[in-house]
Amino acid sequence: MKLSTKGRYAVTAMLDLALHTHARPVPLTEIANGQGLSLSYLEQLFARLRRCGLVEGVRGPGGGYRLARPATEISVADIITAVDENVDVTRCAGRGDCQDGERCLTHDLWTDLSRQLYEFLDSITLERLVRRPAVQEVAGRQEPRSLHAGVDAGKTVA
Amino acid sequence: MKLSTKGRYAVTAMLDLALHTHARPVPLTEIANGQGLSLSYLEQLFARLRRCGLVEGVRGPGGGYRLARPATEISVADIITAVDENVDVTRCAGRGDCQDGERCLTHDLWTDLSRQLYEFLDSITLERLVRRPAVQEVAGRQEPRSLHAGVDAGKTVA
DNA sequence: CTAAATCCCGAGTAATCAGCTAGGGATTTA
DNA sequence: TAAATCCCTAGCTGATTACTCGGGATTTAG
Repeated sequence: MKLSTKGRYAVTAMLDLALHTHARPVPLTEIANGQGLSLSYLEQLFARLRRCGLVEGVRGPGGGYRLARPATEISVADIITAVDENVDVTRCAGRGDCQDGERCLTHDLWTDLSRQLYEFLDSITLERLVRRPAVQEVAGRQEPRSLHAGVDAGKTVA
Repeated sequence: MKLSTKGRYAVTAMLDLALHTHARPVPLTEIANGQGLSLSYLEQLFARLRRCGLVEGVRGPGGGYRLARPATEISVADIITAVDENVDVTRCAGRGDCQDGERCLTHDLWTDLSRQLYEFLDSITLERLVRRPAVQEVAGRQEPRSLHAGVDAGKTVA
């Protein structure tokens, strides 16, 4: 388990997709503009997300990306492990021979700690993120500027 | 909040100290051997731990490092933030002007997510780690080989 | 008092990685 | 058939990680 900006970009992008599930697929150029990222870099992130079965691409004009599963079945942990290929956290690559052929202090401790961390992030689904007030507010503000104006927005903030 | 091998080394080293609180200070050479790290690299980690008030150094022969506070008052989050100076997770450095002068989707979402993560790691104290069965077991096995043989060891495992 | 053990400090270095650029397809719609 | 999109591979740059080197400063032991 690893946390970096890469994972954050991916989570934000996936959230973007989740906010537009009822509309047409979202093209990467749109997300790239929104996040201030290069198209090609985003493509690389989405290539991994696609290989992990989190999104599906639709080619040709009017195409873009869609969530491959309902937002209730995609967790933040899913997304992060998809893009930040998890470096094995133990020095001995899980063999347990880190210290003179025995397990070192790090071994059990850290694998366990990162398991707990994973479970925590796995308990947060995209759907839960979408329902957060802060997200609703920003999404509402963005909607008028975006190409999907009027689809679904406006009444969420109150 | 950032998670890397650096933080893991620091946590393990601090755990090492916590296991020897009743004995004399622990010299870095010992920890370096145990973890297979270079002395100088460990020194750099401990310089930060010291600046953050987590450990105190004792100079001269017979010297080494000690916890500066009881193990009940040092959390994993304390240690990690001490060595992995927290890169600001938001693109806009907390100013909130990431997207056209407004807050982007990432902003509130990620600061909040990393706050929760911090709280989780902050809830785990060194003392709690010391009491873990896996740690007790490894510590018991290491004790006879260490320089502190007989000081305090042997009775901890049961 | 001196030598050794330790902490302390700063500079530099090789490898890796994050984030990005470049350049090319393949596929689909208009 | 042309444009919009996804798809793929190969590199490039600057930062970071993990580490080395070379020097102190301070304290205890003999």
